[in-house]
Amino acid sequence: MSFDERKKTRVTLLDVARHANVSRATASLVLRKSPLVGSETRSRVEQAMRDLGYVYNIGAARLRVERSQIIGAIVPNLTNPFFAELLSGIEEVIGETGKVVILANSGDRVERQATLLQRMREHGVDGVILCPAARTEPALSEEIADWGMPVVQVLRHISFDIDYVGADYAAGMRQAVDYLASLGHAKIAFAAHGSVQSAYQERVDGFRDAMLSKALDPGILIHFPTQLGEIASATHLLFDRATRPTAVICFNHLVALGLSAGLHDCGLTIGRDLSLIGFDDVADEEAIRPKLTSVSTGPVTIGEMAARLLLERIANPDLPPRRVVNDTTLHIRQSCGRPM
Amino acid sequence: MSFDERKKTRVTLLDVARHANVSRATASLVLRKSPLVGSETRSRVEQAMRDLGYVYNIGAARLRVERSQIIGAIVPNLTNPFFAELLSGIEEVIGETGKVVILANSGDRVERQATLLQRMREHGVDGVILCPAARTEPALSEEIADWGMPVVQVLRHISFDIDYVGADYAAGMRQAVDYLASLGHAKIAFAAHGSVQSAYQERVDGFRDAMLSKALDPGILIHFPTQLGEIASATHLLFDRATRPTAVICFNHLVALGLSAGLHDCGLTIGRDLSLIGFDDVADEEAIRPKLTSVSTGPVTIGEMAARLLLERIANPDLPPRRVVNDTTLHIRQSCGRPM
DNA sequence: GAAACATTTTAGATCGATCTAAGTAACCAG
DNA sequence: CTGGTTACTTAGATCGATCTAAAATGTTTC
Repeated sequence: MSFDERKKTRVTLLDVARHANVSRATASLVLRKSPLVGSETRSRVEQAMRDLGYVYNIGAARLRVERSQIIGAIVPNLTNPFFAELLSGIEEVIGETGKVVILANSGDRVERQATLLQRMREHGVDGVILCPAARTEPALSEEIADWGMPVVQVLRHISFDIDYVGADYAAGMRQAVDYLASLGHAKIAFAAHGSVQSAYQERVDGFRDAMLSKALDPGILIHFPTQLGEIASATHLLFDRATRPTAVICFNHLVALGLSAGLHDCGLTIGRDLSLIGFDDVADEEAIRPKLTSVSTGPVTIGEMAARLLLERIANPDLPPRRVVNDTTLHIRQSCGRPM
Repeated sequence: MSFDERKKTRVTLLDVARHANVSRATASLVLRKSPLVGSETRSRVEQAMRDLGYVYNIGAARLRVERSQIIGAIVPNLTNPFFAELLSGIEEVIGETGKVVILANSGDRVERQATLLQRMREHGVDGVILCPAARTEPALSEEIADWGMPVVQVLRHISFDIDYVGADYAAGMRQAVDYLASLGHAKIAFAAHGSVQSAYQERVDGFRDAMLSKALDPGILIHFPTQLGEIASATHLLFDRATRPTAVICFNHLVALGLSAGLHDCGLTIGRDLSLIGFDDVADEEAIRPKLTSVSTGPVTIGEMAARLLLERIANPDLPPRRVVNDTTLHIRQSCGRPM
């Protein structure tokens, strides 16, 4: 394995074959661990690979065989720890199978999402895990079907024709509302945030249904700004209404963090002056004091499940579309008390 | 563009060429926007591409041309928001150039990192942004040189022969120590955490040097557990020593979050009973109360700079190795006061 | 010793683009 | 009308693997 040998041009399977005195075809069989080749030949070829510092060229192989070993993942926002945990679950499962994940950030914008999907098609990905940008047209699902590209939707969905993995947001809302109601709360606000998409809608609807089923007023819905810093300073929005809520359910962990800080700034004690329930329960919420009672949706698990579903879909493209809805759990900590 | 036409086999450049009555070569020229082809021909070919729903096959092109348009990124931990922000910066810059990022998580383990590097070589990445796992052998840099693979180290470094982008941890420590000293603190602890690697060492050394240059005792170094939840409950470690610190500088934002919660649990008021300075300053720190005074290292910026450096390195492999060290800034908020 | 069979090995076509070197057509100057 | 130029266009080799169909080799059976 002289310097020149490796530097001049890439070591190819043909080089290996020559070095081991076999044909390119045989070397290829060794590479793919075929039982056809004799054990003596096999070890000779393997030795040659080591001697020459051979590196398998997946790209070349893919040209022949329809499998790129690449999976795409498109999320609307990378800096949101919730999506980071999701990705971590995806990468974990995909990585175990020897495949590789292409990461892309749509910025929650439909045009950028279209560009990214196109780019992934050009790279010949085996499939894509997509958290659709807000305001994605349902027609996208037909395009995807036309392309014949295996896709799994996560967290948000635009179509029932495509596999979907998410959490049972409605059940989560019910858990939160029931718990607050059991403490005696009647004036419960929902602190929303972000763009309108299916997950948003499901949470809002879930909140309304849960409130109605307890015969409570579901009308206190307040929309907070996007940036974490701005949420805290917009806390007063909670108190600008005729009916002042005694408890607040947050849309996600960002709102929970923001309000937790904002309420502190207002001089209010969470759990006494106002009860607060978070949603999503990412790791950082551990650090909030008082500890936040929160509905956990398990982003890492959802990522893992989405990855597994995609692998199954790739293996068997003719399966009917499936929906996997992860259970939510209410973690009761310290941020809720009886109304004053 | 009948259903069959697209479904049966992939539409290839040859199909496009035939449909537009030109040769494959001409179609290829159109694809690459060569000025050689006549405008009438060009638009005919472009129309044909649209008619047939042609998708460029980067994989096939790569076989001929030495450019995969794929960049690798290897980080030790995806769920840490610090790395998520780093990735976001990387993806942003790489994405703008039309390239794509392969994401991988080494789990801070050397063997896994080796597997991932190998996998990326097989995928023919144009280059890799690597945050080396703890205890990576410096010899890895020679292997990388042998491979001829463009690599940029981020945040941590194992060799001076490879480009590096990081933050000026030592200066950050100096800013923190100087500030605390100016408030009158003398007994300042350093709350460390995580695996030992270059960034760890630089922070610890930076702390020591800064303390010594103020003629203060640099010996109060306390190591905290890895998990966020465990950090809070290990807060007492701060007070187990003969000399009780009046201020604490945290290794990173995780320690800052953990201690912030832990001190609250101990019934101590941050900024009055004990001063706390964070490090890294990721977005979530906005939500801590009292607001955390913190040294910002700018992970998004570092990611962007690393991506740009890698692109330059790819364009010009013979450049001498470079080191880019981002300035840190001390954001003074509310978590520090005069010692009691 | 030939036929039948199992076990290995291989030549050559193939995937879908790019690149080289050569070809064609149109135009202009002399 | 010839030779030179410019402006396009193209045939065919090539990148590095896989796959098919066939060949070579070894083994057993009658």
